[in-house]
Amino acid sequence: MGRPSTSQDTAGRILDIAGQLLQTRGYNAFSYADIAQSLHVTKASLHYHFPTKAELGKRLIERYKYAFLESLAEIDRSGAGAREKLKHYVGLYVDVLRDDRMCLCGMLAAECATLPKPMKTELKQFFDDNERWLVAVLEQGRSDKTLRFNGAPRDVARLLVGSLEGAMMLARSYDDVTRFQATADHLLTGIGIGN
Amino acid sequence: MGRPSTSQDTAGRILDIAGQLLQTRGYNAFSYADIAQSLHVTKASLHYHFPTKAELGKRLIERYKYAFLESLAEIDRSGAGAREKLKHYVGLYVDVLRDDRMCLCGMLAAECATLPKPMKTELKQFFDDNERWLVAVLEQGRSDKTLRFNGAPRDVARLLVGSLEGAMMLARSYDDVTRFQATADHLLTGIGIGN
DNA sequence: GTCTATAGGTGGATAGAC
DNA sequence: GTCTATCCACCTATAGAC
Repeated sequence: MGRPSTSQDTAGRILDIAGQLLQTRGYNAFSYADIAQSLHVTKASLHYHFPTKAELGKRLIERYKYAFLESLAEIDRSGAGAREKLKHYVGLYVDVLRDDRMCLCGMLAAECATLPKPMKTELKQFFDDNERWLVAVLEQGRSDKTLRFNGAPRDVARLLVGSLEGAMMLARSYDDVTRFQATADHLLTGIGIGN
Repeated sequence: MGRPSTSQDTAGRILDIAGQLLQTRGYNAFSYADIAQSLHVTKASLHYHFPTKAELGKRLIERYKYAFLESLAEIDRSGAGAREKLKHYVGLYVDVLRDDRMCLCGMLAAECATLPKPMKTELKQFFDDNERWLVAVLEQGRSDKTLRFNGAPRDVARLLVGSLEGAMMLARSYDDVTRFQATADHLLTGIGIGN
């Protein structure tokens, strides 16, 4: 989930650079000019591929969500237990952070009041998808007794997503990945994961 | 901690409006023009009180931090137990959220890569102050047995700050304060707070 | 302290040649 | 598909009158 696989076509390269900018600076703090400079093309060329910034933003979320869900599907295919699945889930966040990025959707969540509606819709879908996947893992772990936690899986899933996004944000402010790791470990311990 | 007490002088009114804009839209998504329109003055007048936006931003953090610390001091003066102190602490976040705002420093944490250095320094101080206060409360609760939790108070304090900021961000994306409340309650339960 | 006026730069976006 | 050239709105910031 860190850097996207070096893409082939121009549209893909634009998304790569735009994504890196969005995840480090935020949606309102990067411009077509930034992308153009990085990609050695003109701004006009970018508008051929993505007519508006709102469209570019929407496509960025779609791509990020797709890649994230693909990672989750791969975790499922690994046949790991609930505890290991959660650890892998946290690992996805760590990968992003190690690449000096914030989660694309966590960043947008902060800026949500300034986003065009299509982006807001996609954004919620990302978090809903994460919640859905986590709920399944939590239910699995509860029924096979590998996880123990209080309350509804849905609430715990929301706690996890929110806490991981927040911890990520703070870790970035301090430029200290270990800060995230410590919080994530503590969180998982609370759900009955030792080490 | 929600809306600042209706201020007297112009500088204070500027900070009120700028703060509201910063907490809803983000530092990179509001301008002197926005403040000027809201306050019915010209942009030039604003520059008399705050020469640069970086200076304005720094002063905003300072004021927010001061008010927050004042609220924490008041909680201390109340003589409440550790459990009640934590509940009041969460209450401060709820107040901000009910005012349709993000925590000023949580918002800036997301944008940290684009902030001038003086603002970044102030930002960290805010989180350090919060951590310090929480550590004291956690130690108090652990020693008088009103709280029980695993690990170092420092790590739990960081977990709390990060998780509350993250939950706040997501609650705002969904425009649903109850989402924050549920997560906060769950968090406190994990530290041994029933209801 | 607040105003008008303006500078100098950047934002997203388009027209039209190649 | 990429370019040059350009539009217009907006940005932060300053000079100087009142």
